[in-house]
Amino acid sequence: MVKSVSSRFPAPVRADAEAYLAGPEEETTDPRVERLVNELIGRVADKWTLLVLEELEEKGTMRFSDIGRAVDGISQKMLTQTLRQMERDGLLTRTVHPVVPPHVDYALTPLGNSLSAAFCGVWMWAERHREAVEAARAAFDARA
Amino acid sequence: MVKSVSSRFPAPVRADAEAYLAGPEEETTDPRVERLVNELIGRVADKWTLLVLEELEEKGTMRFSDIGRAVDGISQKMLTQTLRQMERDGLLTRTVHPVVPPHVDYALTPLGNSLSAAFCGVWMWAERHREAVEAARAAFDARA
DNA sequence: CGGCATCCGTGCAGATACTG
DNA sequence: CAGTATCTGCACGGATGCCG
Repeated sequence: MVKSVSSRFPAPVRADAEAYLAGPEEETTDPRVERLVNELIGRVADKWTLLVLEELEEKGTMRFSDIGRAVDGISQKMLTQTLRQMERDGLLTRTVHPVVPPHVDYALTPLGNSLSAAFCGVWMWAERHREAVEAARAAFDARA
Repeated sequence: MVKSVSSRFPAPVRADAEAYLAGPEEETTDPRVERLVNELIGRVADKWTLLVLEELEEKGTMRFSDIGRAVDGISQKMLTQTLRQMERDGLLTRTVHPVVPPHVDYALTPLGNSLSAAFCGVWMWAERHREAVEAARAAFDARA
């Protein structure tokens, strides 16, 4: 997701440069853990992932095309990709019923449910402050 | 951010097709509001936005290049872009001190702080379940 | 110092077609 | 139905150079 081998900002005073060699369990400041957490957030805060997550949370179990119809604007390709990633991350289970025509069910795991719960605050924020953000945008655009 | 004019999934049974004409304040199901909220989440759940948000939350006020140094891997271009968007959305204030060399301070607004708080649950989730996700990935990859 | 303008590569995502 | 495979483009993001 991130290259970060590139010419980023100079870091002349990297005080915690080798701090991770000393403290083995300083969770919040260990740069390696921080990077992993950042990466995980970036992965999981993906737009389609969020929408699929919410849809499954409220509907329980859904078929492939049900999700595709419920999530506005997603393509089959992105849906497949998103579902695979989420399955890989342990967020949902994929159950194939060997019948014709094929029938595949998706459902959240407890881990997926917990993530959904964690995002609850963000959804509430978005709903509560939607108008404030729109107003801020209008004001900003008016100045420019 | 989303085209969505494209050939998405067919929606043969769109029961709530004109529901938004009837109920004026059915917040949770109004498709227009839902779209706006989704768009807002997509905007705000951006990777760089999240990282800048966290950095400003913990440091208070920061200068342009301070943020650039604190956020690992971000380029000047992306930083400028992210900061502009956040300013436009009312998440932070940009204060230019007219001295030479230029001095520009960035700080979160109350709205920005509230967003940061809303994401708190997600950060905690990521820290708490990081290992579970890694284990799930390993298991998934082993099967394939 | 804190940008903005420009060029440019590539990776993501859409469209389309095909299959078990 | 639930995918895979392939082609394509274009937008995102990196690198560089210049300016107030």
